Amino acid sequence: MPKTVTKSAQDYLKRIYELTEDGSSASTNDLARELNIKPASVTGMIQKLAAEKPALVEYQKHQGVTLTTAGKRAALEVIRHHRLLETWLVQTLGYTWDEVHEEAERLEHVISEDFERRIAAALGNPTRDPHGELIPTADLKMPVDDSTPLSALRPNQNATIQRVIAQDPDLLRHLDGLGLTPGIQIEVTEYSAFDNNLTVRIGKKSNVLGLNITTKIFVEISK
Amino acid sequence: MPKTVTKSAQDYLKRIYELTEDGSSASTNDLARELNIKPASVTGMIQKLAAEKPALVEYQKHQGVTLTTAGKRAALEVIRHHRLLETWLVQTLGYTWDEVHEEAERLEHVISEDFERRIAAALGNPTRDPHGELIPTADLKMPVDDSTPLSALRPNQNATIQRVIAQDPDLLRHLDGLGLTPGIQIEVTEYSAFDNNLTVRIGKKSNVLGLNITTKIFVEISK
DNA sequence: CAAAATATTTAGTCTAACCTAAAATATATT
DNA sequence: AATATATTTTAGGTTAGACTAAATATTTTG
Repeated sequence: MPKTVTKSAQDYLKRIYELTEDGSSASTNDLARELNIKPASVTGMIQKLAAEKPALVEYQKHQGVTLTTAGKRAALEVIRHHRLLETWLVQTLGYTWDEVHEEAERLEHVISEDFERRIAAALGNPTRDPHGELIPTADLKMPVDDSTPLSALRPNQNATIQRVIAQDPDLLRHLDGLGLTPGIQIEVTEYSAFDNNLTVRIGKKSNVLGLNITTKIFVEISK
Repeated sequence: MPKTVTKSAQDYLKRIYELTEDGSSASTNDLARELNIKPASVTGMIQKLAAEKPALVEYQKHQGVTLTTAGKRAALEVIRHHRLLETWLVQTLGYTWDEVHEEAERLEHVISEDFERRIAAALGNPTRDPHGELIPTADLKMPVDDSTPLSALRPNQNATIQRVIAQDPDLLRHLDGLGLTPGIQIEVTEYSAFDNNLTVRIGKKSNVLGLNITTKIFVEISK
């Protein structure tokens, strides 16, 4: 039976997961920034996580950390909670996608596995949250996402928005205002090589989007 | 603005509220028992709560504690959270009344006021939780409960069950099996002065109930 | 490639909340 | 009223997780 992982430890593991999704290791400083904690404190916690048995992270001084199998499981558990909660807050309590993050951030640490199963079932075992992020499966596997950044599209390509990587409520409301939400069909009509702006048609409206936005929106290209 | 009240402090305040509802003060030992904490630890926390500004409890050495106005507000806030959560877990996620307590016990400390408002509204601002306990109002007043213990009824009295005071899941399932749940109509048909047993008709069935049960069920007597 | 800049770790503090053991104070009994 | 018992408090210790300041690695750059 796995040790009790504290709320703080869960937060660390979740961030480490995110920072190492690309295969790299997570540095002390990066973690400190993401967690709003001083680097010295991060070192302390990392050492504790590495000393657990089974170890939750792999750690060599000055080399950054990666997750062990046990650590990854714990991280995916929290991420599954978070994304199911966001989905459920939006669908059953009328939250908007810019309002759910904080609430889910607190709830994710305290809900039971029973609660998790109940909301998953009530939602029909969704695979993506309101931002289009993939929800780890009940057996804690992260599905593979084969979506493409919108910034890679060129004129005459059609696509469906899969996910939007952003937490900032202002940005989220802005994107919602433009109709740039998961599930929406778009078409790229123009591309400017100088500033990498794309003109994107959403329904009957068109908008010029900069890299700031087009790198945060991931799409599935229509055949 | 009120100070941040920690989860532990919230638990203390909630218990103190319950132990002092009858107007008495709560003793260190009683609190320790209710909270599954050693008496010495309780003294420490009480002193801290009394030293807050504004003070959350009134405390004189060896005299037990009572809640201040600020402390009572904080307690009612937590109790409102708890009872709304129980109601909502039962109504929207299919929990039974014997399953909700623990889950609500953890969630009550982390939900936002926004979340509270949303579930209250979604439930139609209920006044009682699944056990029939009164839910403090949004402005943190505890409604008056004028119900009578079932043990006080005598043959030929009819009544409606208002609330059932119990957390033990086994007992709750037992009562549910007997049909003794809030809202149900009952009639007392027999009384035994020796053991204080009551025979109670629920629909077409009758059961003999001892004091252990009849003092935990509160009813409104039909005119 | 050495100096400067940056990143990381160590060492020592702090707070919250618990614990045990012992001392102090209340209450109850004779 | 004196003693016994029960309750409560004090004193000192532990763990988790944060902090600051100082020391040490590592990386970047002139």
